[in-house]
Amino acid sequence: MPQAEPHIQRTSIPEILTKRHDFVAASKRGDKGVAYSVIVQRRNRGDDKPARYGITASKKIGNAVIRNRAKRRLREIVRHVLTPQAEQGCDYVLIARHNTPSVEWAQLIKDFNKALKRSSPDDQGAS
RNA sequence: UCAGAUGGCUGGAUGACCGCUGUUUUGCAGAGGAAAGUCCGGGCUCCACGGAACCACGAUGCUGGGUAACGCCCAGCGAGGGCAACCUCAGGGAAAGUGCCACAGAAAACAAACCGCCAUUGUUAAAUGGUAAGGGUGAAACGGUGCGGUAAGAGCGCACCGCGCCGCUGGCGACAGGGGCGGCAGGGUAAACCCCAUCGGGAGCAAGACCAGAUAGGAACGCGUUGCCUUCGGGCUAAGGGCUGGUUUCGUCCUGACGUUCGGGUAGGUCGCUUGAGGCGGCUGGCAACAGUCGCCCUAGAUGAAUGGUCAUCCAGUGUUGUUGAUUUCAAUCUUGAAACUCAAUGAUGCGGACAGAACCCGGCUUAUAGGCUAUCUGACCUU
Repeated sequence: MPQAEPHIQRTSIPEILTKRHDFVAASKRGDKGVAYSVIVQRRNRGDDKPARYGITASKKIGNAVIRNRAKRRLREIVRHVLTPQAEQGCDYVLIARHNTPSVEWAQLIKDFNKALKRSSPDDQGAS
């Protein structure tokens, strides 16, 4: 059985999906926002192409069942919450934490907004 | 009714909104019994194609059957355990060889003798001889119990049991039953080496194939490159190398092989990819595993990896609490009141469904698993 990539998971429709080096770039050169149940990394690519997103659920948070549920919930977050406010030319990487699968849905949305705000240095001055 | 044994099934339901993957696109389909561990056995693919012998290595290990095959399954046998249903067992060979057997004990395996017992000698102490029943040690001490026998003893003799050898009967067989002979061959350990029998090429779907793109399909240097013929394409021959554990041999294939340095790529797409030792049902054969046959069905194919997210209602289960009825106790009385905890019905409300997510496909094994349903059997008690 081939060893599964421990860190990086899938990306999907509203914007485009990404490859491994995009994830690495987002973590090394992007801005990071941490909240109770989710972490957001945001990297401005500097072009005007559509925004993209990726999801990471490492083995740290649990087995395959736990990680899949975390990924599915974060994917829904992208559809409903990120899409309306995503900026062009940006890559967003959502990292699941140990309580991502279990926290209340409303709390998860709140945490994501908080993390997204903290990862956006432009917005900090405005608000 | 209680306690227990062995199997089988199941693994929450419905709806709303918003989504994902595939496809034959107003539609239809879409995780498990273990999808898991990757421990065995196969299919499939590649390693250019093979035969034989020997060796090495690994696996298995009572018998018969089932199967494509197995280390799996079924039916038996033997040995242990349980009152029983039933459970457990790497269950071939220790008179082929080697090794090991701690501590204790006189002695742990070509045998011997610490205490003891008996005889003789000796005042005693003890010495010499006989003996292996008794004591003690240990997981285990040259078979056990009893009777006879003897100086004391001993398979020294006898009976039964055990053991070995040879017939007989039953069974395909493991084996079982019974008979005769032999006074007894002689410890354990083979999940120690080993011996015997049987089986076994290697790597794996990131196998492998195709397409596109590309500075790719290599380049440079060193070493090596038999002889003959030639129409200059090559042919014959020699030598070298390959044929997947090793060696040898037969056969066969190739013409280069090796070393150093430099360069490129490091996983885009399509196929492989789901119709298969396939499911379900009936009938037939078989104790069964399973096989045969007929009918019906098509049932996930993702690839940063789909099969979902959120909410509501309900159903198991469970906690708290209210009402009603039954039961018991107490008070007073002929019908009421109070309390208790158990049972049943019903209402409110909270918690709440385990283990776990396909990655080429099958057959098994192992491990994880809340709760529920169900069949057969065993023991005890009660009633009739």
